[in-house]
Amino acid sequence: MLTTMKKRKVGTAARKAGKVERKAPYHHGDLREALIAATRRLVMERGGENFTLADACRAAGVTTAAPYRHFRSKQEILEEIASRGFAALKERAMAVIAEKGPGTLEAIIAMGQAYVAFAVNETALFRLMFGQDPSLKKAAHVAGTGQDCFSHLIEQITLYCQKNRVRGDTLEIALRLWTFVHGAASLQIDKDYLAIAPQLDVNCLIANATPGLLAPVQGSRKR
Amino acid sequence: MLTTMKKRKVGTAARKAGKVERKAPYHHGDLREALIAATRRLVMERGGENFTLADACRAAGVTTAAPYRHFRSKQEILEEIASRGFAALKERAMAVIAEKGPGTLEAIIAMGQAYVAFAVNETALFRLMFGQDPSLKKAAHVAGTGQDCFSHLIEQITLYCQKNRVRGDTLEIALRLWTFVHGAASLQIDKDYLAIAPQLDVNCLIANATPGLLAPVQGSRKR
DNA sequence: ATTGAAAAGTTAGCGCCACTAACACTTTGT
DNA sequence: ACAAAGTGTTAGTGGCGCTAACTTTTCAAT
Repeated sequence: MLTTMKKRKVGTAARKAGKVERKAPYHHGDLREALIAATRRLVMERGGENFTLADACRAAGVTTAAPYRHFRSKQEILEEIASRGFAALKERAMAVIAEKGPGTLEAIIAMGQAYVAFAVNETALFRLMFGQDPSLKKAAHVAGTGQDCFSHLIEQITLYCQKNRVRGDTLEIALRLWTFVHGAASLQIDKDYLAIAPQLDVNCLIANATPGLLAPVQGSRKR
Repeated sequence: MLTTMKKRKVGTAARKAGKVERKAPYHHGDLREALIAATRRLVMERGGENFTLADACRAAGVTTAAPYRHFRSKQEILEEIASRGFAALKERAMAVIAEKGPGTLEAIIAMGQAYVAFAVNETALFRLMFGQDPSLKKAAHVAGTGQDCFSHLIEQITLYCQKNRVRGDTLEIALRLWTFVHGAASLQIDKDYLAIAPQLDVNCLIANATPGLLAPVQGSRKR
């Protein structure tokens, strides 16, 4: 869709259409967003490793020098996408919670399943968010959205613990659950390659394990 | 150590020393191993993303064309390292099991902690093994060692379940535990960037959560 | 020992990529 | 209307992965 449009001389037209927020588009319309969209698509298709900025430029119909008016480096585009990924993950998790009713066991389980579903459906994005490159996460922007995302997840679990009077350190229990869910997501997207118990359904795994994870902490010694 | 030695004219000497297995070294001594060692070191230092084959060549004291006598591509070197990583992970886990006594709860907990310790101590390697690039894991060699590693982990947990008469699907319980431990490892190496509950000790987290994860499966519906 | 084949290095070069500098066109604010 | 700022282009640099062709070293058979 975005890639089909050839150089628009618009700018003003787009502005009057009322869809403009950041400053104003000049030549291209909004090259910044177009590049992000193209990058996102390419990362989905070919993985974050094999993505080249030059390809995104071709998809957006500009030369390879153009992106540097909007991003400092190739990495900065990936950071933006990872950051939006965390935001999207948070939104989905929160939507599930709202649907099932905050503070219920169903909501907690469904949130975990949504987390895994996110990893499965948007694997390349999930890998970008939790993948190799630490410098990507070090970026203040990404770290901020990531922390925001996780603090909301943790918050929902602690809410459940309080409402249902689960004994023990609620933060530890919340972290336990999230740890388990994150592990399930990580292994799920690798199970094809590593041939991990393909006959077992992740959603059942999560649903069955969650009660045990909500058990009170015995020792609970911190650090 | 390996990098300090300049072109050895040896070959025959090395063979007589009785340390030769694969065919025989010719010019360099054993460029294949030297490149693997250099790559491993560079990946540890700079991460798998930023590693360049050219750097490994410089470290080994050969030109950038030399590696292609031993590897088909840059990727193939990384595959070898990932594969050895899985083997090392398995060995460490098995060593811990043997030390604590197979089939005991202590051994299971210690194995999980060793798993996380591996991820923390050899983060770049762990990231390479479970990182972004799926094509790396697709390689038969890597997938094989990976599967072997995990089947041993799972086996130890099922052994515990049988010895201690844990009710329920032992495979599911084993998978639960491994899922949790893998999640803990993954989050642990990202906690610095994402500021995840830094006050909580992972070893305690694992030790506290393990009993709850060994609870019997209720529904246990597969797929 | 000689010698031919195979192994394992070299040089030179291709195409691609990330990124930069200098320049040109467009839009905006005054 | 005009200067300034924004946003694109062309041209070029250096590095990388990889290949082809050549040279040197080692091995193995006579």
